[in-house]
Amino acid sequence: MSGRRTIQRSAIIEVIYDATGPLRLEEILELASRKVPTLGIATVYRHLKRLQDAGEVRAVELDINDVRYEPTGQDHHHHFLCRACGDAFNIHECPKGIAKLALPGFEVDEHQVTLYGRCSDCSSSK
Amino acid sequence: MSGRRTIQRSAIIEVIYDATGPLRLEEILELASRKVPTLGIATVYRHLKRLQDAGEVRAVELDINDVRYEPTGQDHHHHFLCRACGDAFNIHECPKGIAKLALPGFEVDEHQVTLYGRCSDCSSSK
DNA sequence: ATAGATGCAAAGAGTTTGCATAGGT
DNA sequence: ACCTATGCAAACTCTTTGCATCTAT
Repeated sequence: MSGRRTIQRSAIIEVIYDATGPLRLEEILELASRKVPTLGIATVYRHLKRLQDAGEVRAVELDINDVRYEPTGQDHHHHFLCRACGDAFNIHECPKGIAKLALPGFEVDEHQVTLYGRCSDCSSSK
Repeated sequence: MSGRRTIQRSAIIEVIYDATGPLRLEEILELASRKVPTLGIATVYRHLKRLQDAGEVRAVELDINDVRYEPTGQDHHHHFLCRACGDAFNIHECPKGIAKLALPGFEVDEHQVTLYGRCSDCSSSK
């Protein structure tokens, strides 16, 4: 999982790790471009793929056509997607006993919970 | 908002309504093609879009690059995705008080729960 | 000095659209 | 008869890949 320490790679990784929730590819490109203006989109695609293959980053899809990337290594968490501003937030609580919802005979080894609505900023400024 | 009653339209609608869980576009094309062999993929795309715009069908994405379509009008439910065979199943139970997981100030008006694992067929035939 | 990383542009894959024709009303 | 729906192929969009160059080691 080495790879060379290029400024592009560092910029992309920093952006993903500094985020408070999962980011879209365009957001990663936009934010990392501030640090490395020549950054090309193919490089972002390539690093996201490498980071996923290395198990350091995971893709989550909170809505249709809305793939976002977040570091693995975070505590178990879920997501809130604001339908007004489009931002995604991490939720650190988890409903208990959720695996018991499965039908008999079904083995559950993972689950995902996503809440949709308006974030605090958007709900206060209607 | 009706539209003409063509055999293509009927076939597509039947396939979606007869399914026990949300279907992928290719599955809809494949199943509806048995009834209408000349069916073109563009027609499936067009009907899915129309049905969604009319609020009769909804798209759900249970995993990355895995858009599936299901009728609205079903009771509130969630999904189980089998990682072995790729089939999606509806879950009719729902964890209570899930909206309370949101941070203070966040308004929740919808939620989605997805379980991942092995369905009963796949877990018994390991 | 060498081999991996980058950026560009071309190639793929998936989805949408334009258009002539078929078919529902 | 009219006018929408269909199927094909072209156009788009998003993602991946090839290649010459650059750069970290």
